[in-house]
Amino acid sequence: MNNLKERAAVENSTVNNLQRILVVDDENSISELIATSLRFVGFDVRTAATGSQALTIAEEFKPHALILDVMLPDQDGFEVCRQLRQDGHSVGVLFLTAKDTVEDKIAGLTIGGDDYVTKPFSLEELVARLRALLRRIGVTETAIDDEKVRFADLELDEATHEVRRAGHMIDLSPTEFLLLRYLMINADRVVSKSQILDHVWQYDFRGDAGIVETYVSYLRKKIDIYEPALIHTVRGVGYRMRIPAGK
Amino acid sequence: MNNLKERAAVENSTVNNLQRILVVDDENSISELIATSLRFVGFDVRTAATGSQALTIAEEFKPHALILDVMLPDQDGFEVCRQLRQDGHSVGVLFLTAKDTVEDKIAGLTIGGDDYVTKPFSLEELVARLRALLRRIGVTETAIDDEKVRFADLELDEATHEVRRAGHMIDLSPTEFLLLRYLMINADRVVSKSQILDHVWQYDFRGDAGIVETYVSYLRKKIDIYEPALIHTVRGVGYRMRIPAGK
DNA sequence: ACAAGTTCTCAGGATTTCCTCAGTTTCGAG
DNA sequence: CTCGAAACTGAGGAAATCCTGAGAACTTGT
Repeated sequence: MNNLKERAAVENSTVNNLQRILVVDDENSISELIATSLRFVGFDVRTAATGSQALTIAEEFKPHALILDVMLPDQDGFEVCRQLRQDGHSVGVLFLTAKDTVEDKIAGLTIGGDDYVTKPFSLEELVARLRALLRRIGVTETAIDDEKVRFADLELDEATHEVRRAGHMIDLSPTEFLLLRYLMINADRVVSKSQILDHVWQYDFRGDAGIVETYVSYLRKKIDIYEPALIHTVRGVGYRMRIPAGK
Repeated sequence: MNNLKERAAVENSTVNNLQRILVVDDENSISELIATSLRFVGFDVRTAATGSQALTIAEEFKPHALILDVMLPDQDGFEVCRQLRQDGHSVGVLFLTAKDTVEDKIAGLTIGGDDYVTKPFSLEELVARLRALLRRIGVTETAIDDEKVRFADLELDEATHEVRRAGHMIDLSPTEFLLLRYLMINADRVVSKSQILDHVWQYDFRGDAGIVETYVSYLRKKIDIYEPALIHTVRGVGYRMRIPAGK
């Protein structure tokens, strides 16, 4: 369950059994942001800045999924998608769209197991959606790839958006859900407030890291009313989810 | 019941036990839309853009059914259908027609187990009709292929379009019926408003996703007047049908 | 062409969520 | 033990999200 383990062995080789993701966006900062983040959680990532470049790279890279901005300099994302599929590639597509994209543009995007995420997004959400997509189109990472994240007596279900602790259902707001998920995925590791901010909040969030404290507080009141407490603060460093275990 | 499982194992091979569907339409976007959607729910799909092309492909693909636009560049859909059947193929046909096609043309189509759907259609409806057609012509997908969808004390009959909750007959409008069906098929999973829009509404719907809220409201007033409520909203995510079950 | 049923838009109101802020508490270095 | 920095938490206003009723626009059958 530890992301680090997944990525430890790999770097830039193309020949391995990681899932391959092609990120296509003309804004370099965006595609780099995504690429870095995806590599860190264990994907094999390539990037492209234009539609034609994407097609070329896809040719030999044979990605399992694309993250594709609908707004590209040469052709639009839908066209890229169509051409790709025509070549027989069975590939999932996660579209990126501006929030104010006209409704008819995004119509029909969720049809073939595809999905879309509006900019600005949070990395946690992007990754979660990507994983869900890969699951749907049948690219299963591991055998035990069900839709749940577990830690201790905590269980978080991505498909139903249910969270329970020791069997008790817990009702979380969307942000609380993302935060808990991030903490659980990084269980046993200390994550700093800025890391949390970068992953859970939208990338254009211009607020204080203090909001993380507020949300950790919210979470504690919902999940750590049960014993033992799982969310621990590491003063001066960040937070860490762990079982306080004997000693 | 989960579509995902059905298609997980398969990709582009022709040799498998999926039901084969040939989609014939000269508008590329339409045939792609249908193909993608059908593949996702577990069919083996090919597409053709003209009548003669359709005949050629059918020759070797031997589809169980065709989805056939009556308006084709070379010959009309009926002609294609006739020629196909002359060659001894026993194949079901689901015609696609513009809404204003003369009634006489499509009259009598349904005698052979065939059916027709008018453009623009909703994907849910198309798939439902296709399944019904395959059932009628005796191409049964799985053993558990009965014409009813059930969840909790809800029962939805595809053949008669009847819905009942705890035995009480419930009268639904066509759209309400499709929406309920979509929710039931995806029972226990959260479906977003965009997903619902893409699957339940006609593909050319250019409205706001807010209409989903309205229809959910309609449905609730018809089916959730009984206890317990089955349609739950997951704020910020979508809707979910579930039995509120203990705790 | 009328009536009934259906679809869709819209807007007010109820609720939930997000975020900021500030007073309080906790921690740990010295 | 004392003090300052870091963290916690409650309050509250702004914003987002959702619900629902009312009515306009459209369809259908008679």
